[in-house]
Amino acid sequence: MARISPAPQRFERRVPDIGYGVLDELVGYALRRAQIAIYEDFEAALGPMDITSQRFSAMVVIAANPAIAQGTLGRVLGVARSGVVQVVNGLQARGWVTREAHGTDARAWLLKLTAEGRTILVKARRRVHAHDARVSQRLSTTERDQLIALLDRLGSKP
Amino acid sequence: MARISPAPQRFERRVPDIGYGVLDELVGYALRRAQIAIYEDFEAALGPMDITSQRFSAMVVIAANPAIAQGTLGRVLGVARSGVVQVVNGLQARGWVTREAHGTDARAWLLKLTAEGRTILVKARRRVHAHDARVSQRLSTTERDQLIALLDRLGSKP
DNA sequence: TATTGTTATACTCTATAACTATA
DNA sequence: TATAGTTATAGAGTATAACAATA
Repeated sequence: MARISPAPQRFERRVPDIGYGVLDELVGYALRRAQIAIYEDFEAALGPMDITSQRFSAMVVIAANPAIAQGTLGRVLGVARSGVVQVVNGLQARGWVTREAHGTDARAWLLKLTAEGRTILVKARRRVHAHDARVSQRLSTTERDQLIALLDRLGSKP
Repeated sequence: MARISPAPQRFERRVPDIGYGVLDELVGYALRRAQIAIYEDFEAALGPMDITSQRFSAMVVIAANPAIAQGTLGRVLGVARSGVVQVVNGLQARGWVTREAHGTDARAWLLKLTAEGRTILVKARRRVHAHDARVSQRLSTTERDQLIALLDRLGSKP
């Protein structure tokens, strides 16, 4: 498997001799710190493939739900309809996704991966797995699963 | 304490009958989902005070490190110098932060909270604590601390 | 009337690079 | 030469609103 160089780390988790006040006690800020670190590594690993995290998740969702409509994809990704157009345009311009006519609803497009899109996704998925293992390398498998489970329970809606 | 209404939730964590493929197994995506939910709630709670998460963290850091220089603040927040200027301009325009002359280095500014800034920060901190408790309400105290500890260990640098 | 996708537009966030004034 | 801050500018990303076609 290709060796992907780790992120160049522009962001210092803790600047020496600086007090972080209440930030150190907040889940939200711990999340932000982690997210910056993860995003940097993702970008370093997938950027050379011209894949952003949003493009990746869009392709994964399309692959897992062939012939998904744009509106649904937007709901899944949490992006407005107009934003989905941009994302899909980008994927289509790269030849990774096609818009096909919906059989019964002439307003809607159905999204599918092209053969090239599937090939790229396989490669990207490998890199993303390596990336995910890298950013959670200081966690045991149990801790990693625990972390995901805890994150899934965050949110203000009980 | 004022009752802050919870976030309006535009983002659905799971859309019914939709497969999420590999996304469900990734720390990075769990983080993203959680982050969207948390950000929405933060915005709903602090937005009325004209405080963004970045303004909040900047003020906390300035409060915890009076007479901090802009460059240092940028390193702490993980923002480029030019970005710090924008943030500080916004805080200064609201009368919450002042730029004072550095005694020995005429190039640098020292940042301090104004009296009004300190008052606002006290109020904001209360709301942020309520917000943080709200988004982690489905976690026990132990789980919450555990989550923060796990998040702090994420990152590609061993 | 409501919905799907599109366009136009704008706003936020952030970065790079060039600039100034110091050091 | 290097550094602190500023400005200009541009590029993502995202949202709202108006619109066309269709339901």
